[in-house]
Amino acid sequence: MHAYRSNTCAELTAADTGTTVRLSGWVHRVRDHGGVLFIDLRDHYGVTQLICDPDSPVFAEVEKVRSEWCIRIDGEVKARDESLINPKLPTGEIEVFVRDIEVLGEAQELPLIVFGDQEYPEETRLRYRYLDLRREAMQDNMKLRSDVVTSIRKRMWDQDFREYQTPIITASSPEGARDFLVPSRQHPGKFYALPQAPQQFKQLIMVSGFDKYFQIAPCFRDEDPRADRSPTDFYQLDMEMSFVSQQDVFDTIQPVIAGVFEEFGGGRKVDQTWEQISYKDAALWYGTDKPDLRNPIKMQVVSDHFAGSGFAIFAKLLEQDGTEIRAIPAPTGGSRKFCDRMNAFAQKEGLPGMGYIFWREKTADSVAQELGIKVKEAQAKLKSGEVEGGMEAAGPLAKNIGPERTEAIRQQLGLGIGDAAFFLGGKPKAFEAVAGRARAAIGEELGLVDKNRFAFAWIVDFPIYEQDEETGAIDFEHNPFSMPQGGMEALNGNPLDVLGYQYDLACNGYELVSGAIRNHKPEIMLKAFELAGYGEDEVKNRFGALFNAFHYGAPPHGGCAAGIDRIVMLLADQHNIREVIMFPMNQRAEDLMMSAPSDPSSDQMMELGLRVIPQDQ
RNA sequence: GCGGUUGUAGCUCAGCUGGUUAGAGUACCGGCCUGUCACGCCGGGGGUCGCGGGUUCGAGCCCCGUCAACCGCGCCA
Repeated sequence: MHAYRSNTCAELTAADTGTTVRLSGWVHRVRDHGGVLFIDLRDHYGVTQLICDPDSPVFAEVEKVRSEWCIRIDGEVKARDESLINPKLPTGEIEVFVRDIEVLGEAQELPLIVFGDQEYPEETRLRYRYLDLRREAMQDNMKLRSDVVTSIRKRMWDQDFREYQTPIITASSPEGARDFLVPSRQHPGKFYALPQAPQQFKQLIMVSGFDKYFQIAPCFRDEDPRADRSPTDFYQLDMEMSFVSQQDVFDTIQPVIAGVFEEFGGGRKVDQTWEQISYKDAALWYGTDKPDLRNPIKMQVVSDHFAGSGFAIFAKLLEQDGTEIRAIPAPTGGSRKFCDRMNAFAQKEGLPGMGYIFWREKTADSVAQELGIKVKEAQAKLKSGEVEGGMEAAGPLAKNIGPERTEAIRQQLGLGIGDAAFFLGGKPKAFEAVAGRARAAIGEELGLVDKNRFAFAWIVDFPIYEQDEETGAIDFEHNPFSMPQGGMEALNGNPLDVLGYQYDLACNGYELVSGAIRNHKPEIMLKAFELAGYGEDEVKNRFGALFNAFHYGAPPHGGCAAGIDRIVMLLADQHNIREVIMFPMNQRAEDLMMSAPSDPSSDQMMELGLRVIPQDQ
């Protein structure tokens, strides 16, 4: 017999009754009844109930085992009595009577319990990740991740893409995020960098004539983490193709992403047509370039209704250049309680507040106030029909701007009784992001978000450049590799008007994919950099490899990269990316289990020719 | 770097308006228990209430500072 097992803990059924088996696994749970004792034995595949009583020669030993000990047992498969079958277990028809036991690994008192779904602080979970990973939810997440990656590989392969590996130790690429640097021993004082993405390599692969490249590629960026952003490293489905337009890239990657979501989405609806929304519209409608389109709320410009109105704050604001008033419609949000809560939300987000109007059935209170009569009289007049009921607008804003403007706003937003609208004003750049968060909060609180759906949209037409508010300097808004729409001609106009063949895929409020048609023409590249204030030397210095390569017959090419961790996170219905990463760093980019980062030895430092500057004081 | 939340037993948490010996569940240790599958019952050990300072007759609770974790901002093609 095999040294450790004849079966897994998920295999045995009534058909195996009477056979002698050998199982290995972890003690999931012990139920000791004195004379008889039950152990749930768990492995990666499932759970099997063991039973032992004094008739067993090893009863005394079996009594000693505790949760999470790793053991091997030999025993006899016994059918359970009809009344004792556990329908929750695939192996619930049987149990194994233990006749021999070998303790493979004892366990100390546990810092977290594998059994059940008790929540633990992330610090504990990360420090004892090997225990945390034993838990069913984590086993499921990791299996899902592996299955997703395999499915992606197959889908790319089926479209004639091939996977090529690119270097991990490479040169610093000065665009984008901070690099992780790697000191060179052979060249003291010089450094390699870990790639933020295989960006330049994949473009060089296109110049090298490979036509269709993909890679499940690790990416390294030294940036502060978020719930949906892993510090230090993460994985992308990186792909690039030659002789394509933007639409070709969409048509290629959409079936891959949609297919994966259909395959692993657990029946949740997957959008079949993916709308293309310009960056500009996304900012206006949703306040973000990664909108959650499960939320039906679309913001609108309502400046006209406030210009010269009795609401002085907005009216005055609109006299300044570049200001706007925008409305967030909130269908079914028509109560003062809700509106006040959202106003408080805006204040928490750092705004002075969020004005609102809501529409309701006319109340006796407001009739009484309007006519200067008692509430009881007003009630009577409403009841008798002497005063007409119907809709009224409430909230401080409505009073300030008067009924006509209020009504015009209502009509523009298509709202009615029981609905509300919130208003934000200023320079769009200054309040757009908060407006977007308010939109999300409103949609969430009002239950407008369809949780059973994956909502996709391409965000297109990103501007190539942005202007620094303070210095007025023009710099790349996204990355410097994208082809400007309109080519060289466009670059001769106002740089801030230049859009790129540059796109993101938004899904349920996350940026899942980002890509572009690349700028493969050296002269356009030079011009593009010139506008951002970089000379020819700078281009050659920073992107020498690409710039040179483009002088030897570069094909037009483009592609994108999809966040593997985020895809798995969405499929696993998690809101924290660390739930789908085996050994993630914590919020401060520390590995609590491995104790990274750590002090180097003085020998290591000497060899590298490095000295640490003390950080104290 | 900044803001918010949290920090009490190995773990998850409770702890009122500042009041006498800081509790529960679980885990651990011991005892009992022959049909459980979150087994049950009895008993026990286990605490620098994150840390430091202050106010007070008295602080887990109030004040100041500090540390840590998480969430967000900045940052991030």
